Amino acid sequence: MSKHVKEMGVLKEHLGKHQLKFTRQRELILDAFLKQEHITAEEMYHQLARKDPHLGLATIYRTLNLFCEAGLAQARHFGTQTQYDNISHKGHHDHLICTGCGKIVEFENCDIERLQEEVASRNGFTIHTHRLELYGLCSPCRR
Amino acid sequence: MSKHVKEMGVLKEHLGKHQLKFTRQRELILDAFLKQEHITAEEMYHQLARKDPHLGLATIYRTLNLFCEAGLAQARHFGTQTQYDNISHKGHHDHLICTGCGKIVEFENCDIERLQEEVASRNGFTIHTHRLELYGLCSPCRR
DNA sequence: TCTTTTATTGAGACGGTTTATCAATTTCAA
DNA sequence: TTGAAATTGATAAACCGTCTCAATAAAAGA
Ligand SMILES: [Mn+2]
Ligand SMILES: [Mn+2]
Ligand SMILES: [Zn+2]
Ligand SMILES: [Zn+2]
Repeated sequence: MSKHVKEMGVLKEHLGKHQLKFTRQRELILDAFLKQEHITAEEMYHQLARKDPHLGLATIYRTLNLFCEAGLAQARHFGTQTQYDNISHKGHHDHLICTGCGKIVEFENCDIERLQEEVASRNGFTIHTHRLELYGLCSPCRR
Repeated sequence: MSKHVKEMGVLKEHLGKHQLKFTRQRELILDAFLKQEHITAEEMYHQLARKDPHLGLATIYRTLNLFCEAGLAQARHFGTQTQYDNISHKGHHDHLICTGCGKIVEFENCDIERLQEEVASRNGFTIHTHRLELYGLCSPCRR
């Protein structure tokens, strides 16, 4: 009956490897997190206040950061607040962001990634991560 | 005898167009800024403390933001603090950042830029700005 | 030049976001 | 079931950058 069995497994494996514990809060937060594409800690805090009014904001932050370490989430800095990006069932991707309505479109482009590697190696670098964000207007916002 | 005549002209033109005034502080900060490739407000604050111990941090922030509006600088968010990028004598560019030693290498790649446009138009977007940062290790840091 | 208007400055208060602290509680392996 | 160790929630603190406001400086006008 429980949802997100696979991701819950990923989390438990990470917990096991690092002597961390599986708690009611971590389960609750993961369930809520996986229903979203991108979410901030505050948004999650308000959203979960109904299910558990005692859940603290610090716990949300700690847990979302834990998900990042476990490879389920990735922190992004589109605006003023950190957005936690659900990457559990998709690989790496980049973003198109509409400065009009705030819409975020995810994309992947191997050609760009390949050219990035080229630039890096030409400069003697080995890339670990990168960030590519395209800001502009979506077609509804353009008129 | 004064340096940075051309950039000082760009600043004065911007000031004129916006009913702003040319001050001793703005001249001092521009001179210092143009000697750098990337600098934070705090760094500039400490650096200028010798020349003018009364110069306030708020003035530095205000002035660097003014340079951005005048097209002399561009704000970047590599790490925790905002880096002001000197773009007075170069056009748009992106960055390679070494997570080992903090070295920053600037680059331009038209092929990547073209592919970005392609991705955008395929999604109905018109791009205004973008941010591309490659994080990794430079060759000295790799061993 | 002298006067008047208007923008700027510096000091510090303030605001928003995230992390640190710590006593009480919960987890989990033995 | 016990006890060591991790976690939690409340809140303080850190951090970075902006705002406020009275004093000052710049530039436009007479
Ligand atoms: Mn995403
Ligand atoms: Mn640069
Ligand atoms: Zn839009
Ligand atoms: Zn390096």
